[in-house]
Amino acid sequence: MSTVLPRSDFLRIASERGFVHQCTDMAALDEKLRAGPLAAYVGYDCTADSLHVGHLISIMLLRLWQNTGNRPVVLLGGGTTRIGDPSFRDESRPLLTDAQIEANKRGIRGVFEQFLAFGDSGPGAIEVDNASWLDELRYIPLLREVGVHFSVNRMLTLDSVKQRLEREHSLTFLEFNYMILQSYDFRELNRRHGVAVQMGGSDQWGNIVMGADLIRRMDGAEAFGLTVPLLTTASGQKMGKTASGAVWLNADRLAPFGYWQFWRNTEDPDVGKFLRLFTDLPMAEIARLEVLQGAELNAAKAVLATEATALLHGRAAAEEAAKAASGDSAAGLPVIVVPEIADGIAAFALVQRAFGLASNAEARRQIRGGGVRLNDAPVTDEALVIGAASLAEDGAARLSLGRKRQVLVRAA
RNA sequence: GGAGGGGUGCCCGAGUGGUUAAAGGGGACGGACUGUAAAUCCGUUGGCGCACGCCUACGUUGGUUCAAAUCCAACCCCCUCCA
Repeated sequence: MSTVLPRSDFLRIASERGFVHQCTDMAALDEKLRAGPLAAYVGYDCTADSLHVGHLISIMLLRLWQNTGNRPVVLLGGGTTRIGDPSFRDESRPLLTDAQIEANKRGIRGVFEQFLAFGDSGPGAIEVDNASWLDELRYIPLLREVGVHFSVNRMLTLDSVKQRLEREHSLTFLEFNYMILQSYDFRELNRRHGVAVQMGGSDQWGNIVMGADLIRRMDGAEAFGLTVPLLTTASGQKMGKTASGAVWLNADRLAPFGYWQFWRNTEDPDVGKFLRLFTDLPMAEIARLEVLQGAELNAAKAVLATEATALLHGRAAAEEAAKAASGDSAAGLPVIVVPEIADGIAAFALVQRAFGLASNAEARRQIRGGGVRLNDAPVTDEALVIGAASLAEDGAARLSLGRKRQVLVRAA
């Protein structure tokens, strides 16, 4: 939008690395940032027990925010998850129980420690849960204090709900309140922690703008919104799907090897973009990598995979995954223990177990389709009994499904 | 509350008594080709130790029938319009 280049470290780097989609007032925010450190927050609802790559771009933005001297605030939506954000969704989210939400919250919080430095002083990151204030709200006071600042006319025009209405799907009053509570969060964080900026995905634009407005109306304070682009792959797919579903950030949902593979399989035109967003590599280095042509670009993908994996799972795990992928070592492959292999187990049953397939039938299909290899030899007979003879001296057999999924199976 | 429309497999959507595990499309997965990319082409896409057979499935429950996603009843849910 603006032809004037930002002069604050944060906005300058965020812009050149491709993080900025929309900003409520780029010039004013730039000015503020140059005057001194600020606090910004991103909210994450506890809808699953792990975040996934779709969340990663905002986490990387918080990281950049901190690295440029500002304080990141991680908001876990223990309260708002009980509502369910309707933005750009056709149907209501399933209502989660409080116990599920609590469990999800526990699963999610760990990942931030990989990317941010927590602490009370200076730019130290802090974590808050909006349940701590939302739970205490009383209805009539809330309506009188906050509700008066919202125009239903305006809320109905937001893109985030328009499609739902136009397609004649039900939008419940429960869900319609989501944006009010998110706005309230922003105001609350502004009061409690001086948070002046809310960042988030582009789908959050409407909710964020409403919050900034609320702060201005209620407290006369200045607040900013900044959104990151919604990432799609070059071929137009929503990013973050892989062979076995979402690309989870928690290792118990997706092992480092699988995470590495996800990045390794980046489409050619996306390599530069992803290097800028998801690694800390200097721009000059990225410029060198992204111009590689044809098969040489694979080297850049390997760098992307290793760097991105190192940020999440640590350098050692990333190196192991890289080695496993190149075939140099099996150390980085996920290990699955299948005791029955000692006595012999049918190929389809082994495949089902090793890759967590939905059914034996699916495993059979994969074998029939020629997608399964055992120690690099194709498995063609779905009923083939696989036993101890297939295990190498180290007691493991290498089982592959397609080109991208590999595990080591052991008897114990 | 009233009137009308609708609920089909991961999604969209056809199907108004048997030949329907349910057309078609999308997505997904596998294969071929490649560079572990894209594009293209081919295959698969309910379960069961699975050629046979059995079981489960078209909002829910019950009924009619030799036979139901298809007919009937009640109920649940969604949409539109009207007070």
